[in-house]
Amino acid sequence: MLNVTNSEGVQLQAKLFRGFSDPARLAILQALQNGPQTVTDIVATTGMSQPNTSNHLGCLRDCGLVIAEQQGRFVTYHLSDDRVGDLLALASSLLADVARGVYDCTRYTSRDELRTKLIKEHIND
Amino acid sequence: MLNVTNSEGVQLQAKLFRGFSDPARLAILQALQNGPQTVTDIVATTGMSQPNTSNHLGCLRDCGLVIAEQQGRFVTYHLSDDRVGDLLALASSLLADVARGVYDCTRYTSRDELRTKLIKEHIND
DNA sequence: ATAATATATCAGCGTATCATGATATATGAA
DNA sequence: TTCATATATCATGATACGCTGATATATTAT
Repeated sequence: MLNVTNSEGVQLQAKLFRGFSDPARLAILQALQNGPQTVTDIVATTGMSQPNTSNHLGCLRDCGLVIAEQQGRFVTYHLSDDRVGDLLALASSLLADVARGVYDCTRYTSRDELRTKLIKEHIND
Repeated sequence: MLNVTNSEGVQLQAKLFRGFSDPARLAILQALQNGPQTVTDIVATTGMSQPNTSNHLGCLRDCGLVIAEQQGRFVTYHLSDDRVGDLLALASSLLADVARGVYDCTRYTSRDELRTKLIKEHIND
């Protein structure tokens, strides 16, 4: 692949968005919008396993979306910047108007369309 | 996985962000910020293969981020909403302040860190 | 020092994602 | 109709991702 896709800016931006592109990480980010939380708190509020939570927090931390602070034997996480919340809010606003289309967004290639259909049918139950 | 991560809103939002989370799709979205373009145009400006471009356009279309309009035997694509551009701009703004951290955001699990290091070293060349 | 708790890391497995090259479909031109 | 062009889809392979269960590390309490 030898194209504009390799430009550094686009790569970085894609990585930034990847921080937001997983339900588990979004759940964490949303939880942190209510204020700082320890890993234990986040495990409790999200219901995810501890290693999984820790991994996603590591990803978010390395993305620069959250900041970790050790306090005693706990580690407290908080959003790194108000714009993280702004991005979430803007996405919600956009989503409100394009929600129907996003039901189909599971697919990358066409082989995913069956799964998408199944999901849609299931949602309609 | 039986947790908050399964809530419908979070899933949809994750799918929306996945539209932005790939360099190829970001390149397409940025190209479309200059106005509508046909697939042929996009293939030319991004340098991506035609099938790959088409696949990514399909993803963006199903995400609701772009809209396709058939004109003759061409299909012209345009951004579906101003907020798509707003999200890109907001991300750029955020990125400008956390760029250093995002260099590390390749990782999900720790096994990716070697790759990340290699990328970083390569960037520093 | 030992034990207990909080967090991070590891190994692995199943699946999704993205790229490619070949092919199908569809629209317009000769 | 036949051909050329524009776009979409298919088959496949390589890699990335996310989850789990086990383990390592680090900090506090006894």
